[in-house]
Amino acid sequence: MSEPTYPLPDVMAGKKDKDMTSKDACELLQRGSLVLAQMEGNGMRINEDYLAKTIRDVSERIRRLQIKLRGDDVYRVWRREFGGQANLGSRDQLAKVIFNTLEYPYVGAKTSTGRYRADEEVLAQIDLPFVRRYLKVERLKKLRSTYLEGLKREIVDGYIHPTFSLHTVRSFRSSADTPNVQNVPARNSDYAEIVRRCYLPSPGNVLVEIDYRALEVRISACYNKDPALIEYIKDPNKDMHRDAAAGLYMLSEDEAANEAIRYMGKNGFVFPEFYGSVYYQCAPPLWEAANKLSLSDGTLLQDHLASCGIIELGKCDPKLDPRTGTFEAHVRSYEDDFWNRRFRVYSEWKRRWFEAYLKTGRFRMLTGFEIHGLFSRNDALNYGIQGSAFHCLLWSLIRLQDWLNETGKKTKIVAEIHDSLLLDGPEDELQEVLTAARRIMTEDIRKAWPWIIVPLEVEVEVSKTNWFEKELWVESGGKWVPKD
DNA sequence: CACTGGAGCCAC
DNA sequence: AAACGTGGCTCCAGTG
Repeated sequence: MSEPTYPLPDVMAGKKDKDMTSKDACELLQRGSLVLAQMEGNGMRINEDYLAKTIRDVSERIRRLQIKLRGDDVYRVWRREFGGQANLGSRDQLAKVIFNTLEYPYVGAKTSTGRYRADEEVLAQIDLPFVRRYLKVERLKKLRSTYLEGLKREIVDGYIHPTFSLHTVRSFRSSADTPNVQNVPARNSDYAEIVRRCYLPSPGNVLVEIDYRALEVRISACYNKDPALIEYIKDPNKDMHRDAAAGLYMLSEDEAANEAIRYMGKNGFVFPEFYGSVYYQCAPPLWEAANKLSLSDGTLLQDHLASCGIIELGKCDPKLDPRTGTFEAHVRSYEDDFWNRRFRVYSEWKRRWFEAYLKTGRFRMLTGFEIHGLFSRNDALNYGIQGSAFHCLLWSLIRLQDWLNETGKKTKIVAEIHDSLLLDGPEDELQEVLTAARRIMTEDIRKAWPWIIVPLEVEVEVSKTNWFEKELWVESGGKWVPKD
């Protein structure tokens, strides 16, 4: 079936001298909608036999664990308290049993509605086999209901057809539903493997995922034009997450390059700070992690910090000034250095951007979206970056679909996850498709949108089997090959 | 019985 | 002043 060709709106052709406008934004959404609709029609192939077997296995595990739970003394107490109302699925009831009846100490704040928090973090502190088993069951139930049953429910002739929307998100990102394929467990979950094995390429095809590398950071640099940030982006030897970890934990660059330690620099400080978090919120998780992470010689990070004179976290109360010598005080001083010295241009941009928003009640994204309304400071600073980053992906989807149509390829775009796209296509088209996709995503887009003042990079993964078992591919001497 | 909001947890 | 940005899905608990 041949696809209709649409006239090329301004937004796709590029803006030379003038800024992008709302008209460009509208055209992007219109063209984007057509591509997303086509994606929905394409759908993603699902391994129904494996899915059915997995649901059976997980159900059996849940059943056995629940039998043990019902035989536990704690559940007898539970039954005594709640009688016929007793419900193993109620965390609220569990919390009352533990903290009221069994009188385990509850530390920290309650929820906004005055209930005990009963999440994994709180329950993990309770040293009872019943609670450990309870958490296991809850995780398995989430796995089964959301990711397995929720997937099965949407299968039609071996394919799911998730909906992608452009009208639901405040920052003008996209969203996905029925099922939401934008939150399928990935790296940080032990059931990424179980779920992702359900997603297949079509018969004879391969599955390809192409990610923009650090897209939001790059787009943020297009707004704030901070030379230090741009340098971090351009120089492959520089690494701001490693540097943050080094500063926060008082380590050398080499020590901070350790994967788990660098991870805390990135997800415990740099990203939260970029989203508007502050030192007294960052400090506690960083301190907790320091009690688990060790240097290569086996020294615990907290012991290392102690040897540098830091032996306690501090109160982390925004109303109190951190006491000298606490970890909290150290994180504050690193934060001060981070924003007022290292990224002072970024910092200055935030001040000016928010001031302009307060004056006018509006701001305009680099992609032309004119946004007005009542926003918090963090919202006003984040929406433009988050939205425009996604618009780069949307632009690329449109261009790639055009190219696939023009060249008569069989490869189909089947999903999009904010800064990445998923293809399902024959292996013999792979070389040409990867080359075109990378050109579109990193070169063509910069010609159309010259406001992108930093290089863009993509990461390519290919799988002949399923969405879990994918290999990193790189281009080498004009040919795409698996890395190593 | 339908609906709603909270809480929790998955993603980027 | 605000206090980590954006979503979707599931279950529970409460309401009318």
